[in-house]
Amino acid sequence: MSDHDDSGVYWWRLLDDEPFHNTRTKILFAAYKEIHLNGFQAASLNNILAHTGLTKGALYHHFPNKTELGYAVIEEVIADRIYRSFIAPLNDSGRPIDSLIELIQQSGNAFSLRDVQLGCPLSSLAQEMAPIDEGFRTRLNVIYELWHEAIVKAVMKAQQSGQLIDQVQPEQVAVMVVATMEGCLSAGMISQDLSKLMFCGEGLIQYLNLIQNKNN
Amino acid sequence: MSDHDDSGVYWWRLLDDEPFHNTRTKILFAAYKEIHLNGFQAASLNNILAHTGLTKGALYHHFPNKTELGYAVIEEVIADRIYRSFIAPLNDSGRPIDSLIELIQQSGNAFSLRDVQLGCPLSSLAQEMAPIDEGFRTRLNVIYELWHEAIVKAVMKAQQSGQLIDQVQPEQVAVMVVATMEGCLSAGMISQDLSKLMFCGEGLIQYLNLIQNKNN
DNA sequence: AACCTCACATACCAACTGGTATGCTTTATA
DNA sequence: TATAAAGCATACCAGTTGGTATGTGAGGTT
Repeated sequence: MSDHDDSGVYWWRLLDDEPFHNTRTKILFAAYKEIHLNGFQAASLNNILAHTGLTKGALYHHFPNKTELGYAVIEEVIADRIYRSFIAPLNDSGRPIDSLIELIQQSGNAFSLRDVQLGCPLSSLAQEMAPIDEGFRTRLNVIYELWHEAIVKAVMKAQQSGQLIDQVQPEQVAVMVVATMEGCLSAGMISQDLSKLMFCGEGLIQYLNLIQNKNN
Repeated sequence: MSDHDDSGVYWWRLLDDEPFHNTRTKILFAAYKEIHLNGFQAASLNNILAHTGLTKGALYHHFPNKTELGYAVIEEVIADRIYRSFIAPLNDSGRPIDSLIELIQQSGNAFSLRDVQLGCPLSSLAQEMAPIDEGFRTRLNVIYELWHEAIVKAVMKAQQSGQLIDQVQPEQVAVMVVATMEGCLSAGMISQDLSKLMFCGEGLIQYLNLIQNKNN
C-alpha cells in the first residue's frame, strides 16, 4: 500500500532553491511524502528512512520524536507550499476578485490526475489529526488563518472600490472560498475525475462573479 | 489518544429502531466510533472489541478482515446516516432551493462543539482512504453520487419552474453545495469555532440566494 | 441419543511500531 | 595536537498490530 512512484507532477512543485542537500531536509521531505500518502499515524519512520537511505540515528538526532517531526513537516513544508501557491499570489491587484478567480482557474489547470488522487495535504492532515492532537490542530489552523486573512484583504479592497454588492462580508467570503476550494479538491479526489474538480471550481467562480457589481 | 467519552451529542443521532442487540451490529457501531475518532488505519481492533466486551473470535466470525469491516461500516453505517440527514429531507418540495437552504441551516444548528471537533466521518474517511484503497474510494464515491443526484433533482425542479437565473447548471450547483458544506465543516473543525462553521454556511446560503430569480 | 453447525471465547503468533543506548567518524575548538 | 562536540550508524527493545488455530457450549436436525 505504501509503495509508490515519485513521478507525479505536483502543483506545489518543488522549488530549485530548496536545500535538499542536508540530512534534516531530506528527512523532512521524505516524511512529507509518506504523510501525504498514508496519513501521519500510518506513516512509517522506517519507510521514511528507507526512502532517504538514512537511519534511525539520523532521524532522532534531528527530531525528538515522531510527533515533532510531524509538526516540522507542517511548519516548514506544508505552510510554505500553501503560502507560495495560494497566499502570495493574492497580493496587490487592482481588481482583487478577478485575480482571485484567475488564481482558482490556474490552480485547477495545474492539477494532474495523480495530484487529484492524492488530495490536498493540508486538508487531509487536518481531517486526520485535528481531532486527536492539539499541536497539529493549532499549527494547521495558523495556515488556514493566514490564508483567510489574505482573501479578506483582497475582498475588502474590492469592496472599498465599489466592485462588490452590498451584502458581502469579507470574512464570510474568505472562509467560504477556502472551504469550497478544498471541497472541490475532495470531490475530484473521491471521484478521480478532473472534470468534476473543474466543474466545482467553476461553481465557485460563478459565486465570485455574482457578488460583483455588474455596473462596474 | 484513543480513549474518549461517548457523551457527545451527534447530529446523526442514533435511531431507536436500530438493532443494537446482535453481535454483528455491536461490532459495526463500535468500529464506526473508533474509525471516526482515529481514522481507519489507526483504528485498533482490540479497542473496538474492548468497547463491546466481545472478543476476536466474534469479530473474525462476522468479518473476514479489518478492511472488510471498514467496508461494512461505510455501507451500513455511514451511508445510512448521510442518507437520512442530507438526502432524504430533500424530497419533493415546492420550492426546492428554499428547503435546501433550510436543511443547511438546520444541520448547522444541530452541531455541538464536539461534533464539529470530530469532523464529518464521510469526508475524513475519504481523505484518508481514497488515495490508498480502491474499495474504500468506490464505496465512498457511491454515497457522494447519491447525494449529488438528490441535489441535482432539486435544482432541476427549481429551474423548470423558473425560480433560477439562466446561467445555473444543476450538476455544478450540486457538486459545489456538497463540497462547500464539507469545507465549512472542516473550517469549523480546524478552528474549533462553531461560529466559523455557521458563518461559512451563511456564505453558501448567500450563493443559493444569488442564483435565484429575484422577481419570482 | 448422536451429530452437526453456528456463534462465539481463549490463547497464541509473526511482523512491525516508535523509541533508545551505544559506538564510530568527522569537524570544530582550544 | 589534544579535546570536545556534532552528525550520524548499528543493534536492540518492549509494546502493539492484524490475524489464526483451536476449544467450547448452545440449538437444531435426524
